[in-house]
Amino acid sequence: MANKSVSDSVVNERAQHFLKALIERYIRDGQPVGSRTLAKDTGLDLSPATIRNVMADLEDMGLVSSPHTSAGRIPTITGYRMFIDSLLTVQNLNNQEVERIRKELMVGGDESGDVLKSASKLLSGVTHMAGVVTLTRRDKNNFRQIEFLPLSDRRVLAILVTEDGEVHNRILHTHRDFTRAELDQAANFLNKSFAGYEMEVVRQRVLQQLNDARDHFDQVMTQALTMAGEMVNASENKEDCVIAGQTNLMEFAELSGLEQLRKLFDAFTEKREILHLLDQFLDAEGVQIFIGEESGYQLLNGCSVVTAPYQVNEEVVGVLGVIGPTRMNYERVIPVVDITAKILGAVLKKH
Amino acid sequence: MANKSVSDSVVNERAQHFLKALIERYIRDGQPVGSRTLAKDTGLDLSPATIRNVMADLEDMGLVSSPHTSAGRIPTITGYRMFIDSLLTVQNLNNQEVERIRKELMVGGDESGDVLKSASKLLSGVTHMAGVVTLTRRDKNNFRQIEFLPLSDRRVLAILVTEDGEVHNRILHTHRDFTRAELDQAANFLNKSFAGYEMEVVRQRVLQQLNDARDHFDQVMTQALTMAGEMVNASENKEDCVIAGQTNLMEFAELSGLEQLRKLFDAFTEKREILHLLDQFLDAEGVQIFIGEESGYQLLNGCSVVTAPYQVNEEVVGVLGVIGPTRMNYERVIPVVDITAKILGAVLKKH
DNA sequence: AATTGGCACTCATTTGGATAGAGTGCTAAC
DNA sequence: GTTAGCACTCTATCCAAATGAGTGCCAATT
Repeated sequence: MANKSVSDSVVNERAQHFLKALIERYIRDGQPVGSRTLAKDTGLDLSPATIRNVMADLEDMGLVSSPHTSAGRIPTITGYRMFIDSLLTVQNLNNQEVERIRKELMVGGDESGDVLKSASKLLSGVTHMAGVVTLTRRDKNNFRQIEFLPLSDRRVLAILVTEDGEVHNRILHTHRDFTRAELDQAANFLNKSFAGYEMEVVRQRVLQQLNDARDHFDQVMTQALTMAGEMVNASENKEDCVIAGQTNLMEFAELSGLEQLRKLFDAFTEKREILHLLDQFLDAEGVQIFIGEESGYQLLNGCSVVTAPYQVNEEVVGVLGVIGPTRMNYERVIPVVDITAKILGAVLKKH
Repeated sequence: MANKSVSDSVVNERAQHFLKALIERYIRDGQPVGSRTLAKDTGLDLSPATIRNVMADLEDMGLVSSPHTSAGRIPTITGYRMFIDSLLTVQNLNNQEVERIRKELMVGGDESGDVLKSASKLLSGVTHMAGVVTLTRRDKNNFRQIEFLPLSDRRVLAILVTEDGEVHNRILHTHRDFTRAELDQAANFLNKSFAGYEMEVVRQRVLQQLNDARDHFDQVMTQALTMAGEMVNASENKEDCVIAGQTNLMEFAELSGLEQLRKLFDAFTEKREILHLLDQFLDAEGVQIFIGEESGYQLLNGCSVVTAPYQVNEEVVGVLGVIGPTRMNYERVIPVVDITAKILGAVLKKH
């Protein structure tokens, strides 16, 4: 019994070795790989017939499959999964490449948006796939200052500045015109009362004051509070998501089902879905790989997503990664995503 | 002599009639149209042989060409040109359709950006091609107000509001920290001095004051002026360009040269080139049609662009249109673009 | 017991006609 | 000026045969 199990595990080890070789080959050439090819590929000196036996086993285990009787084998999703989880040998990037990434991210300029753009361009450029970077608005984005400017026709321009220097603006409709003085007064009140508070706190206080004092409170103030409330609400669910290099995906034959490609592109311009997808990996540690089919996401059939969260000051603020065909060169893409996440965090740290 | 010339012109008129029928047919079916088909298509009761003679003439004139000996004829670029310039019979939209467009543009919300987005979505939706709307920043965008907020590390957030309620903000680097009071003082000065002036005037005055008084002028003020100058510069060359429905273009077989499609999509995400292209039509009156090849623009081979400038308060503020395959239904697209331009102008008028 | 060579078999891809069909150009007749 | 007829040209389609890559299985070998 013990013997059997040992023998089994030995077989499995070799089988895994073959699986690895097969997938690596398939990733390189994109074509079903047969026993003869595989025999040459692995270092071991075995005949095609032997390989065939092993491949039959792998097929039984559901790790590979053949498109038709007389073609080679291609990895299945579960095959990829095993490959990714335990067979992969990631090549570390050499210093030169790391430096190149660092340099490209440095140039971005001060605007944090620019850096994200650089990052996604970088990812897409290096991997020849689509690069994507998200920045999740952290909720600790505190209230700093608000200004109101009268426009014509009972409209007021409200400008809200948060502690970290982001500016939101919005046009508000009021039911009468306000003078400059009235608006300044309202703004002053809000600024004095709430400067430095968390957005959520501001929102709640505003609502509360609205309820407490609806009747006798100064009319301007009421309006102002409503405005501020609206503003804060609006500035809440805003997340950045910048994508680059979508068109790289057109090169890949396996995604060339036109309908497929189209849906993918629509999702890219819509962004919402992509954002939602990547947000799942916010809490994950390090590089995560996600094979499209695994989640029944029709959209991502034939695709894989390689992501890593990145953090500034110990805190995760976003996730970045690449989207490409499942048949991608993970051994190279993984370290690229990994390093980029680390460097992006570092670059953002010095604001 | 006179007889000959009259006879010639008669022939030409009929030839044009055939050209029109041929192009309309080709636009419908996308396939070379032969003499037999064309004979049935035109009202006139002529035999295919006659049609063949005329088609041979058309080919001599360079208006049509045949892909190979035994295929029908397809229009050449110059053929399209003649069709568009003088043969086209545009169908006016019925009231119902006009209403639909108006309604869809109304819902957009107040933000002018939203309306542009609706417009381009509308265009792409109705025509099943790519819709694009540009908004050229009109230079009469007057200075209204500026605010400075101190950030950490010698950085200052400047917020510039223009008369029509647009908000620009930017982080400026200074060579020392400023207090809140200093910044307020500077802002007050600028606001008093320049409120209501044209941006360009502001810019020049600022530069002038900088030169006049570089030595003895209050340090804060100098900084402030520089800031304002930078800001104004920055807010200048900003143009909006919103594109929708790019992926519609994937449907068209004639554009399906992957390389072609890819370049097109890259141009769409880059936007710069598209913007430049459309700006050419700012001064044109009414609907303009542009056939890709005509300008040697490799990018637009096989494409046509149908555009119209739109105006609010008698002044042209942008251009909108659709991009699609040269083989598109001009007779329908033209009125759609035309009406949309008019309605968009009207909708924007009431801010 | 694992490995191997041999062999029959399967199936996708390629190849090379042969054929049908669409359409033209030309000529002669109306 | 128009038309019918005819020869000719090309493309697209279909089919059959050949090719070749690869498998599965069995019997022989180590």
